[in-house]
Amino acid sequence: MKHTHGVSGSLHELGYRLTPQRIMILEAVEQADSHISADDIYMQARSRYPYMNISTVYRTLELLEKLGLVMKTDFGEGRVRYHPSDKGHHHHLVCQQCGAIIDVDESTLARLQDVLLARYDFTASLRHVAIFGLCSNCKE
Amino acid sequence: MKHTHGVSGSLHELGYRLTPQRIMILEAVEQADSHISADDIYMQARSRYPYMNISTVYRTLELLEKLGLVMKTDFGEGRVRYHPSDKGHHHHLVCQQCGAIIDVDESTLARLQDVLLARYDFTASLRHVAIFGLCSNCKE
DNA sequence: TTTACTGCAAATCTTTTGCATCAAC
DNA sequence: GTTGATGCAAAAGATTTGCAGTAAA
Repeated sequence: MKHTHGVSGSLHELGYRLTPQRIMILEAVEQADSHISADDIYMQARSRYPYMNISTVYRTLELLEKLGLVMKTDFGEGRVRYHPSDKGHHHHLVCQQCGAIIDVDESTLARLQDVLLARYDFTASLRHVAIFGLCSNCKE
Repeated sequence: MKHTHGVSGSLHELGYRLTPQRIMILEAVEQADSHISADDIYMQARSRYPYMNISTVYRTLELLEKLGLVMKTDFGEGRVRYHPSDKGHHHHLVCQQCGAIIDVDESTLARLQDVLLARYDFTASLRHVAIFGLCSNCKE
């Protein structure tokens, strides 16, 4: 079984077993256009392998998160979404009206991070932050 | 039944019925030291009135939020917390290690709000934001 | 062969909902 | 007396867990 690149390579190098289920989950996360939910991953994998189980998806995502390979972001939807860490850090503006998600580059929040450290001695983990509000279309 | 001040007064003025259950819920939210969960409110009210129902708590909180009387904040605990709007807006630094919550005043995030508006034409609702990271004690 | 991983089913936890009854107005 | 609010029970939806069987190493 090939597992030489990207997240699956990392998994293998870290001494974890590389099962077909894990590979499918990894591919789903890596190939997703944007942030993907556990259920999205499950549906997608199950279309290829009908015995795929939602528990396996959750357990794998938990492992990947623990290893720092994927990031979890809460968009306030009542469910959490995942994103590979190596795709870079950015932030999200979530329109509360239409649900649009606008990506914001990391530099925009860099100053805030500095201020929080200086003023509160708090090391903010601003890798994936969701900020809620209204987009230009919806504010009229 | 007295309902002349604060949030309960507002509720009444807006034409909603002021039931004992609503009053207990309002008191719980107003008197809470910090942000309170639906279940906290339920437990507290039930100790006074054993027939209090969790559905009523959720329905009341939904109403209060719709009316802008309370705010909802997601601290990433898998449940949401509430806070009266008239206690002012502020933000929260949540330590992912020890769970400490540090309050941050509104001005700290004011510049960010301006930047998001200027750069993305996005009106951020930064009234209650939770930022995760490590507090000074835990970062060592 | 060993033991980590999976599948299954059931449990958990928060929040929501339908509906008949009740009480604030 | 009206109609909105409550209580109850059940449902919904996301996530977790125990356990026995299975397969990656």
